[in-house]
Amino acid sequence: MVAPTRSKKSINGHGGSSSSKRVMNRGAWTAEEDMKLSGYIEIHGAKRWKTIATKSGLNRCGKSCRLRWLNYLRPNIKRGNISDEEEDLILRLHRLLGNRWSLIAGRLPGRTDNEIKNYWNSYLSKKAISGREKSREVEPAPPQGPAISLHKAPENSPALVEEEEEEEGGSGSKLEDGYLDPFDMEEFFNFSNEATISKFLELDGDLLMAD
DNA sequence: AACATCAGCAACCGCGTGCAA
DNA sequence: TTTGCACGCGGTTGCTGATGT
Repeated sequence: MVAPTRSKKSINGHGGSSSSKRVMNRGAWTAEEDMKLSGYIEIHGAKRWKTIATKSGLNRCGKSCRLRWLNYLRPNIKRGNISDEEEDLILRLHRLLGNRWSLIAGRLPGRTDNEIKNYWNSYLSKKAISGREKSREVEPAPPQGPAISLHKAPENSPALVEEEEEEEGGSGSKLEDGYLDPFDMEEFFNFSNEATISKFLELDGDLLMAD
């Protein structure tokens, strides 16, 4: 919908490192900056972003360079046109993982955490909510929701919030309820283990069917 | 036509973690 | 053990274009 490079954006926004002596470029990236950055990374590699930021001649902070590279410039990036399969996968992974966007993105080759996060916030969250409401109409108290509590759970994760809301004063864990017994948590978070994830998604699919 | 509101998304910020000195 | 740097992540902001009034 919107062109990848935006024509204009406020440069003197809030916060930021205003204390630094040098005023950094902020806001939308220009095609020229993109070329500089990708050219530099092509030669020197994508490491030490602070150095990249200074040596490439870009008047940007390292963080900004990293974000631009990861989300737009790096090779094999897929943009837009999220397929039904991908959407379904995002929904299911979000059900399981909550707002762990980087983990979810890791399961979708070519997609970035930022894109998935935006897609979720602007579209899928509503879809997920309406879907849940629908299922509640049919079945008032379904035993659904994220079945796992994470080692490092994101605060305000919808998944976990939901878990708290639905767990009326209960101190028992979902694991004790038994839905995820077949899984080894350590193994699950080892995302190099294709079989485990597939197994997980398979089971989640079964749960959805049962809803 | 002019204005208001909404939706989509790029980019920024703060914080946590890992690691080397 | 402590400290400082680099990096990665998730939440949030704010601009742009679309749509509604």
